[in-house]
Amino acid sequence: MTKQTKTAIVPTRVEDYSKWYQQVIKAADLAESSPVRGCMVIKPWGYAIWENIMHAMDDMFKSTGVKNAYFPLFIPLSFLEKEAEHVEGFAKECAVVTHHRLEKGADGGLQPAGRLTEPLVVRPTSETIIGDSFSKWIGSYRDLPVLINQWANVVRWEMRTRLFLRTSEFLWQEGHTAHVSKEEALERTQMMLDIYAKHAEEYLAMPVIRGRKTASERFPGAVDTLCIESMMQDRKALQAGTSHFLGQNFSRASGIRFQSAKETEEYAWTTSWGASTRLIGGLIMTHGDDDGIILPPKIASSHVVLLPIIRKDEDRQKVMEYTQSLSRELKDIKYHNRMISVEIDDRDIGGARGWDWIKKGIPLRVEIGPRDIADNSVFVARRDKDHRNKESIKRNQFVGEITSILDEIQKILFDRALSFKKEHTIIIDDKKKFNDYFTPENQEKPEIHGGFALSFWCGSDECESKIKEDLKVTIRCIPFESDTGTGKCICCGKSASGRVVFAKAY
RNA sequence: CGGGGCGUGGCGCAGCCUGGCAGCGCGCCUGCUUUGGGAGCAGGAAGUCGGAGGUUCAAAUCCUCUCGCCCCGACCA
Repeated sequence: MTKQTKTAIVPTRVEDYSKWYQQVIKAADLAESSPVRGCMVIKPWGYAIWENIMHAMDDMFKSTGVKNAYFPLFIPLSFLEKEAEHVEGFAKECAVVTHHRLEKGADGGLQPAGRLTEPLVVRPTSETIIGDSFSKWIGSYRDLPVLINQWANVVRWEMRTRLFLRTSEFLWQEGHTAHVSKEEALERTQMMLDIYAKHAEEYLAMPVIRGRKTASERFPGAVDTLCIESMMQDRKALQAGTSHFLGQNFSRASGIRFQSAKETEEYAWTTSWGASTRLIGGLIMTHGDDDGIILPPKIASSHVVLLPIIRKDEDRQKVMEYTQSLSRELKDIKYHNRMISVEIDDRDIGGARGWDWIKKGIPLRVEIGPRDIADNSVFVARRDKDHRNKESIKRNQFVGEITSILDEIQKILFDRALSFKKEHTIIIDDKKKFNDYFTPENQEKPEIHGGFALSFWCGSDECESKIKEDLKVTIRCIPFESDTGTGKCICCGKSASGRVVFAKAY
């Protein structure tokens, strides 16, 4: 033990939050940047999280009647032009395919050839191409509702990218539904938001605030955008899912018409809703500590790592056999909608081995040495507790209790995140206090500060954008569970009803 | 895209100002000794310094261009 740093991750969250974020992703082996600008490689330990997120969400969607399908990556340029606001919103960040062939150029390199008559846009979102299908699928009110989801990649050519939080290409699901009535579409919009909230809280252990976006933050082309917002440990807000009520905007644009029971021709009412790999970024920043990430058991890449401790060569066989049989026994246990996932790490690298798994955030580490075997027990460490805090448990007791131990970790992570959010969510009615709350003491190198402010807002674009300009603070949402009292707008002082959530955001 | 910073083995960095054999810590590989908390000793592999061009006897170092990353803005899931 020549050199021992205090923490496994350098710098710590307090020292430099955004560096910490990059380091922790590297240390946990989740992802890395790629040769392609703004695009990332998601490594197995990170991708497994996404698989678990997908699995859980997919089940939830399907339980409400949604079916999966798949639509093209490429969208004809003319499709995207159909909805005015939509074009406006996405045009600047679209990747465009203009050629379909490569030829040897004069300099020996390859160059594009075969110009397309109509350029193809790499989907930034699929309302228009899916709308085209819907227009063909739907003829009568008896065809409705259509409830479709696709798991896909999309591309948005972002200026500034960060692993998981904002990459040029990202993975997500996008749901698209069409309904006979406005009420039904509104109900679906709310239903899917509630699913996101439930998924975030029950699986990601990430407490969220449900609410509605202001007009300026709305999805381009939507009538109403609902969202869930969660608080990261630097107290900034992360939008973790959105659900849009599109009214008849897109059905008009795409010609999604049906004949009603009253024999009239009507435009369908549509919705769309999405959640992305950004959730993994949220997960990292909600639970991670200065020793690495902490994975909530329900979506953890793996639940438990077995660490055989072999002191003498003659112990090896006995220890490995005990480890293998314990692994088999654990893998046979069902934990929520999957089986317990077990890793065995028998590398002979001393204590560094345990630290590797701490950094990777695995919920349980189990050391198995001759002493444990003699005692028919295991030595268990939990990622939600201090790394020195380990406990000897009888083997059969551990096997019997592992699911409840995991559930307990899941709950502790949620409770911890919830009290953090509560601690940094405050009611502010005084303008100076509001300014101070969102102004760091050290302007050069801002410390972690602020949080969520619940304040009154008069509803004007002017006040919203002034606050954004002055403090880089935006209205994250108009929460559903808002106090309905009246007060004075935090910006202009005019009377306002209902508090909104102000915060700095990712 | 505007302002600033940075690209040197897998990771973190020094060297650059003042050109002269490419270094350090961690990691990795081999052997021995160790082993309940990021092991010790010995040996070893791995980088032509983001890329291209230029200046020079000589370039990681100076100049030009370019690509990428990070931070701050504008934009956004």
